[in-house]
Amino acid sequence: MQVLNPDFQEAMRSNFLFMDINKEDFATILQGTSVCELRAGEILFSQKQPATDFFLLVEGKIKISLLSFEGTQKVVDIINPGNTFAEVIILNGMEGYPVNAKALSNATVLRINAQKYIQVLSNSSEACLKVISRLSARLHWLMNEMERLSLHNASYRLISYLLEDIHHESVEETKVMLGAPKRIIASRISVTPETFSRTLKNLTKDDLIEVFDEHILVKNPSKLREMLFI
Amino acid sequence: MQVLNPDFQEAMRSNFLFMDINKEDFATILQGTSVCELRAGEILFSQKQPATDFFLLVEGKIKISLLSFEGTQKVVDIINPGNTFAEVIILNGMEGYPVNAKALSNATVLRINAQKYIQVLSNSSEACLKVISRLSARLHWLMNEMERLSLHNASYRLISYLLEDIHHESVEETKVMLGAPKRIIASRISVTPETFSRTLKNLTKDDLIEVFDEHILVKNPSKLREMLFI
DNA sequence: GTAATGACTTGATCAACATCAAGGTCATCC
DNA sequence: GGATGACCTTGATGTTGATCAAGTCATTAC
Repeated sequence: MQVLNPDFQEAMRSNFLFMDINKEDFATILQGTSVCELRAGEILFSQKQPATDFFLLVEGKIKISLLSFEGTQKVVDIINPGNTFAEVIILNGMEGYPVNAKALSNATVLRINAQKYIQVLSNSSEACLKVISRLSARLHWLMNEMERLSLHNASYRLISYLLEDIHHESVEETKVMLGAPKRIIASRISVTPETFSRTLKNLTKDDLIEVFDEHILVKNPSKLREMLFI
Repeated sequence: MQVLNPDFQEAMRSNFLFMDINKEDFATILQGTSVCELRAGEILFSQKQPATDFFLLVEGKIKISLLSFEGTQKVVDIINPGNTFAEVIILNGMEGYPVNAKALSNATVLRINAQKYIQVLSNSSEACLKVISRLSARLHWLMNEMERLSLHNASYRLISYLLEDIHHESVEETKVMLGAPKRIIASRISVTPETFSRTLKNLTKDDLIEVFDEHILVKNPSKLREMLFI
């Protein structure tokens, strides 16, 4: 039996659907897993074809599309590396793929046998619960992130970032360590380094924070909190 | 045995964790479910308290926070109506809550007995798989939505919206019905009606689309697609 | 008929940010 | 010691899109 490249195993392990599967069970799943190298434009599966596998994209881009009457093709999803696709179809026990999957670029995908995976989950409610837990946690995180990014302006997003990292109930001064170059944090909250710098300066001018090399001193947490009307 | 108000049952059913549970199983879960009315500021549970239930917020806002050494309180999450919380703790089988939950406003929450819920899932791998499937689908959707909203400017978001709704592979003209007032669609893609109107006009000027009352005629799908570098 | 309403458009103005360009500081390397 | 390169800051300028205000239709109300 051929063994899956450790890098690929790693890739699977870092996906929520496989993260918490125990060793033996994971080995079982690996038995049903193989690597597909796709050329740009190549079709991975198409509508109505029996749904026997789902997939984890390692590299490249995959387009999921739907063919309606008269050949109209609607793009349902574009898959990026690290994500699984068609797992929803599998988990719902559908007979055939209701969509088409086509490589938009050269791509590497792992083809995971549905039956093996389902077998593992079916036999281990523990694994199931863990997976549900992971997905649920990820959902919470994503919704938070979305909320933050939808905060209208740069100051708000910065403040929200600072408060997330400290958030006393108290009114005391607090250090926020920024364990990463400022430009990284800037991109995390979706502003340019320049704007980030200027925003920090503004908050400093208003005597709300003080900026150091390795950390930011939040001088007035409660006032900042007010600015977010939380 | 007291029966849970149908409205509340409805609320549960529209959450992914309960959506696909069959009738009997759902009844079992309901046996372990009760309503809590919280006053603003009231504490629902606190750190280290045994974790016997998780919750679905029906109305109000709940703050989830973490108490570290020396009384520093860090806000981990703000829960909004429709969402569950503490389910991750439960599903991971943790003994006690690692966080505090406090009502930020008057709030209505459903308290769901962990043991009952887990029992149901444990006995039905089918239900488990359905739940995983739902969560997974929701994740895909959210990630898509995030991507769209992170598209830098209004034209991009509008184009992305249009393409999502048609997306021929072909180059032919296509109608996109907009089954909702324009201002609704505008808010969907996070622009004001004014900007929406102007953006449509621009695309019309470039001969890419044509605007009608009930639909938009996309005259050059492939050119639009290029503009998104997909 | 006239008035009132609601959805959309259009124009003018303004604030927020990105971008471009030019320094400044600091650590590392030769 | 001087050169190099990362990272950050600062200033000038341009674009984008929100906001305010006014105007167009079409529909419904009186």
